[in-house]
Amino acid sequence: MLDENEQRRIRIDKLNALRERGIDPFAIERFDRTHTAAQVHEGFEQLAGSKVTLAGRVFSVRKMGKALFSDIEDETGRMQLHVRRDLLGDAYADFKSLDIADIVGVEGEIFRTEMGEDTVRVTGFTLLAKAVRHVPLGKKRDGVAHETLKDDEARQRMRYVDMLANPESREALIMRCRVVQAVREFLNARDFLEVETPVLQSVAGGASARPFMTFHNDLKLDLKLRISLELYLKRLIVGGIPKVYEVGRVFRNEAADTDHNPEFTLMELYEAYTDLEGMMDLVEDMYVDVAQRVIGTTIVHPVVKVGDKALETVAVDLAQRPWRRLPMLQGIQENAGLDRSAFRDMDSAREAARSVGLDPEKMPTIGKIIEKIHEKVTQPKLVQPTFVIDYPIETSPLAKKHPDDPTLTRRFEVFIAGQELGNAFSEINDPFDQRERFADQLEQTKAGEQEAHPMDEDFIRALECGMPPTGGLGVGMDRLAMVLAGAKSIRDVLLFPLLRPE
RNA sequence: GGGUCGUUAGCUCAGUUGGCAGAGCAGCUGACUCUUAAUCAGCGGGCCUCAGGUUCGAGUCCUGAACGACCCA
Repeated sequence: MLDENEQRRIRIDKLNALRERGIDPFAIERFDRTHTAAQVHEGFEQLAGSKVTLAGRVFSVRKMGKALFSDIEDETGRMQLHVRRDLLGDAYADFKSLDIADIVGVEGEIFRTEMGEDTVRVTGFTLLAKAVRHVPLGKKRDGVAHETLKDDEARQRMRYVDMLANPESREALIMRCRVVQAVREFLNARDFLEVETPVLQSVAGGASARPFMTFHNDLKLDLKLRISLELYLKRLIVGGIPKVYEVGRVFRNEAADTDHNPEFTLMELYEAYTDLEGMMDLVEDMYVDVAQRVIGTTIVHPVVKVGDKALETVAVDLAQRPWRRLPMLQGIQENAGLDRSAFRDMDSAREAARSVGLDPEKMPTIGKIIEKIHEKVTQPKLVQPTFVIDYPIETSPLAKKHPDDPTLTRRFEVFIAGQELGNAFSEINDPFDQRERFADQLEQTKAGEQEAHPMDEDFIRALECGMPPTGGLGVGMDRLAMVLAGAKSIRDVLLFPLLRPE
């Protein structure tokens, strides 16, 4: 949609006029900078009077007849330029005709203006790229901010403009990348091996979700995009890698909303010879360490939904350890007044669901109903970090049975600010138990559950070869970034969220 | 899947009871050699998301569609 408009026409005309004079900015391949804006500011005392070259995007031009001031911006900040006709001659007119967002390289001498601002007295410049399209970088005038690109849809479709125009948007996106980096640094320092496992899978397991389908032409093979990393990583535990992790994109064929994107970045790790409590310690260590690395403090300010619409920022100190541990049924009792007896059979469980305003129609098991009630009544209240433990067996087909209660499992999910921020098990390593669990999931599929786990014979074969007792953890990197960035939507921490084509 | 709201100039937004389409920023022309995301004077720029309907007349009212935001399932 290369929409035509007056401003674009004029900019293209300017470009063509330069080309007719033999000046083609797009033919230039390289410009060597001696300094960045920040280096000039930091080293001003030493640099004053000396020659430098800088490059950046034109942010503003203040013309005053035979001289002008301009601000350019590079990745480190702003630099003011003083451009004089008596120093540039004919080239002065070319500088005057630059547009906001053009990319220039300049050379000149460092000095400080009468108003005390570090400035480059320009002796030469090169147009390195013409912005033929208007880029709304915004402006402040008389203390009034004239808006940059604010339309949510446009910001996501033209993320490049959003990043230029909205520093807070750029910072949230960069912070997200740093979160992933910090998680890797944390795990590498603990001797976890980072691996890559298949995205295209015949059996897409490890989570409750519907996969995207695709097809391999040569093998004439139906394939699915992975919905988790779990089953291949545990094969590697069997294969003798005792500390293993992967940071990878997974794909779930479901709606996109404020905290879901159909493709998102999941980190999963598995550690042999440890258990659920080992994973709790690791989670606390990791989140504290990542927060410290990324934002320099363990106090985060996530956004919490309050009531129907209002959003509220809360303060959470991740370093207040140990985090609360809450059995799921205890949470339901505290928040809905429903005790264990409410879930003694399917009829009473359905009645319990209705009593909290849920429709149990598509909930084929008591465990599913319990989990849904938990999500509705307890989860929104879990603002401070909380490990919810003792998940129902029907919804946890990869977690070991609880030794004290065969209806429960050795599983937790972490919640902060009402958001799920991690899921961990003491992993099943009993191949016979695993086969029974998968078989139970097949029964659920027959009963109409669309997100039940598929049978995976090869995975069971791997367990039959012997897997040590193992703790496993999965964390949504996008969600973790949301908490650290205080983002109100997952899209604020996704470089390019999924959108319908224009 | 259901509901509510939104879509007007390059950007951000006004637009009265249905009666000639508006502002700021940006752009263009001119003035200005220390400005502070300048200042002063003037000027241009519109498929009012799209398709129907009501009406003498629709940006405005009605129906439908597209895209998006939020809420619910």
